[in-house]
Amino acid sequence: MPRPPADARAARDAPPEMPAAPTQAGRFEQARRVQSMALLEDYAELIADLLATAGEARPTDIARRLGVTHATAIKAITRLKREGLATALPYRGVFLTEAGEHLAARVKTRHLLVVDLLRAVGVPADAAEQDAEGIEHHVSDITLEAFARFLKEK
Amino acid sequence: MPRPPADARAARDAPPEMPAAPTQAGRFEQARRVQSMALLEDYAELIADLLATAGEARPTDIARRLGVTHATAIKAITRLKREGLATALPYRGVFLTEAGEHLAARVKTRHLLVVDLLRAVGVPADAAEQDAEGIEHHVSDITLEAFARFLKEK
DNA sequence: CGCAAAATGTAGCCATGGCATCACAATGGA
DNA sequence: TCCATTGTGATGCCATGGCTACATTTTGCG
Ligand SMILES: [Mn+2]
Ligand SMILES: [Mn+2]
Ligand SMILES: [Mn+2]
Ligand SMILES: [Mn+2]
Repeated sequence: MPRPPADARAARDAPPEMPAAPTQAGRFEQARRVQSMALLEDYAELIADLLATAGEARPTDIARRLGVTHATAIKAITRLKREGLATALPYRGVFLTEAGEHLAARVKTRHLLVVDLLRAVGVPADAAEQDAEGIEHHVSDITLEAFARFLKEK
Repeated sequence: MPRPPADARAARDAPPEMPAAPTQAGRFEQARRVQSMALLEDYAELIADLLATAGEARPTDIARRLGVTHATAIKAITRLKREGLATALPYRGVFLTEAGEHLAARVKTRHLLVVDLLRAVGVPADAAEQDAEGIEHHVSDITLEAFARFLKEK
């Protein structure tokens, strides 16, 4: 029996939790869930920016801004459509649904707040811009509120 | 001609950059590179913890702590070995190489610092622990130094 | 006009990281 | 001792997100 060699076997179990489990496994699971949203968030934010700035969001522009090939961008756009975040008319560019616009707005606000927070604690501008691109996706609403309070009081 | 409808076409090009490009595409590329290390980092950190705490790191324990099946853990361990970060004797547990131990130490320090920083700016303990699990991987050395300075001066 | 260039879309390949399932190994306890 | 239980490992499946290569559509320009 592989039953642990009779040595230090730590505490176990924990009932099946649906929300964000406070256990270590639960934290990893939540981090994986969050990560699976990251790509959609970046696309939504970028598409909203292109629509607001250039009036249109074309696959090629999206791809260039993200540093991927257009084929990769088009596949991601397919996923955005499947998830109800975007629509696209063949050869006519990409648009955001209501849900997509809401997501984009939330993501943009969060992105800016994360950069501001990093700058506020002394992170150089370049590093703040770079790191925020990855960090943002893992900042929960609770944490975001804390960031906002911190910045206001500063 | 798909040449942009004669409308607002923003600035283009940028020579091929190898390090972390300051362009938007460069930031996304760097974020993707960082993300590809995240799994290895979490495994290294966890294995080091199990070795220090229980004296051994078994695939089943690793899997339980990460919230994945043992098959998933074993495949990740295969990648750790391939990357020169771990070794494993069949049915005898997993060990870290020098490189693996160095990575684990760096990752643990960074994890703790990220949690401390979040707490310092007012993030509740639970949210700090949760969000840090994903954020940590995107915190560069530059940013980490800024966090350390901020905490020291506080 | 008509056509070449650019954008778009499609297909197929690969690596990663989940999963379930099955077969084999190890071992503690009856 | 032996065997039921548990750990380990190997496969095979799927989804995601990169890529290249090729086909198709669009449209500005000569
Ligand atoms: Mn991002
Ligand atoms: Mn962003
Ligand atoms: Mn982590
Ligand atoms: Mn960690």
